[in-house]
Amino acid sequence: MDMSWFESMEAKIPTDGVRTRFAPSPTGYMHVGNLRTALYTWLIAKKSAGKMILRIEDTDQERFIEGATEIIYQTLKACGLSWDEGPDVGGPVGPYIQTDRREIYGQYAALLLEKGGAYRCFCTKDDLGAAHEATDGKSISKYDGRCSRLSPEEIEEKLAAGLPFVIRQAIPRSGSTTIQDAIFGEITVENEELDDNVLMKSDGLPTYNFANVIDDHLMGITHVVRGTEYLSSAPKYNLLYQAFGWKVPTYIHCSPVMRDAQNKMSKRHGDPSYEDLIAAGFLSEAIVNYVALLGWSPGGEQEFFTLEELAAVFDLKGISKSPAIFDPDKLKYFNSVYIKALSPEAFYTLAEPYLKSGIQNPAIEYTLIAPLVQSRLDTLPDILPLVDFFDALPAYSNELYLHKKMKTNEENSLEALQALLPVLEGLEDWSFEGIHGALVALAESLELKNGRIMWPLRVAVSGKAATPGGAVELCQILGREETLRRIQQGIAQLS
RNA sequence: GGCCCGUUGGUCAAGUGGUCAAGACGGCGGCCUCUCACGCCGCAAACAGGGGUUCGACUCCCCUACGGGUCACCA
Repeated sequence: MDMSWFESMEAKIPTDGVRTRFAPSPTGYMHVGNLRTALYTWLIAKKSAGKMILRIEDTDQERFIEGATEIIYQTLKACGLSWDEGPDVGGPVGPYIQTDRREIYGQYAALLLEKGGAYRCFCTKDDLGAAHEATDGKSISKYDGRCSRLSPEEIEEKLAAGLPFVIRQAIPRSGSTTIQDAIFGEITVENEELDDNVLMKSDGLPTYNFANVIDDHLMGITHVVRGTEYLSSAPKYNLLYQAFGWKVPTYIHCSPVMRDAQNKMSKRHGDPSYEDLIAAGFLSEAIVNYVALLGWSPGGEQEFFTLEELAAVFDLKGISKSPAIFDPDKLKYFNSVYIKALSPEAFYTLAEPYLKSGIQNPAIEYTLIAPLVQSRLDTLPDILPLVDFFDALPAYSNELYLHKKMKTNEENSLEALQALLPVLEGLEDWSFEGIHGALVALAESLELKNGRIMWPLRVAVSGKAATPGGAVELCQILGREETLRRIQQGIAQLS
């Protein structure tokens, strides 16, 4: 066999520093768990001034989804997770899309066949039923390796007959294999527990089991971050590395993100993907910050981090072994903190579309409302129910005028409204200061506490028990005409 | 079921043989305030169970229970 091809491949492998990789399948959306994997991958690279590689694992033709790769790019960019090499930006060890690498897998499969680390399997689907030996008298089975015992002549014959075949990994029949994981430590399994997995499918494309090893090696990956669903296959990957004589990368297997104690987060169960969360009004920064803390702890008491801060403090030791349940409440809290931290201008930009859709009345100044709602939101759409009364006074019960602490009731509220109406009617300066000054002066002249005036006014003008902003702000925003109209309606309703 | 892994308050979690077992979310209570919210203060709430080892176990070992992962020509 001509080895020059391999030698040139091997010669290209970068050997300088840390190289991590995020290798998603193009499914059309980003799981929260995927996002966390991408984040950790990025953080590890960033922390050690290494490189992050983006590789698209699209070897499952049946699951191919148009445009899915774009979503991966967009999501990563929106989260600030930049990559140094990938399908779009290229790099020294491309291509970075697995279906563009089929030649490579074929060559390496041939090499492995030659080394005795793999064998052709001609079993059909029907054969497989019989070829799976029951390991425990139950329906659990393992391929019995019958095709590994085919003689060279038999193989030639089947090949000549044009029979389709797959290539399976030849697992040693005895001994044990030990893997080293950065967070789970050393794990040893008996080789007889391992199945002779399919490495190359009959369509000529590799399975994940083969492609990940070839690609990680050829791309010079030093740290492999992935979910624990690959933990039990890792020994087989080690055997593959061993068969090729390659160095095994550092494994970092992360436990899944759960929706509850027994189920992983999943689209199927209606759990939100990253895209869903954005659509629901969550901020990218808040999601990333929260997700970073799902299954990882910085150790100290700080829990709000920028990406750069995360990169500085990130440490594999903080990754926990057990699954973490995604808590929507805590995400909301993180989001509310991020919203509150926004500059008034930045917040207004985000809030404007919601204010516009919630308030049709063109006379209303959105810019006056935004500061009133900024501290009261978990997510952006929460603005809507907060501001609907600006558009039209809702029908309300007179019971709203009754407030124990303010010492108001329907009677004295009516009196208050009747007293303040002429004051506002004659008011020149319809500013916050002007309105506030006039009302406070009125309360003082009547020897009443401010609340006796303010509460009835707020109710009359909003029809609500709770509003963003106080009575004065509401009057200011509604404008003189609408304010007076609503007060008159309140008086009528109480009379 | 076999194999692998895990188990600190409802949730995220700190903890690495000697602590009154952090902190955060959520819950509850209070303060502030022209409402509500924000903010601030406080309260309740946990080492799955049983055996060892040890002067001493959340920390080490074993068993049980519970949970997760895996057992595809999916990744």
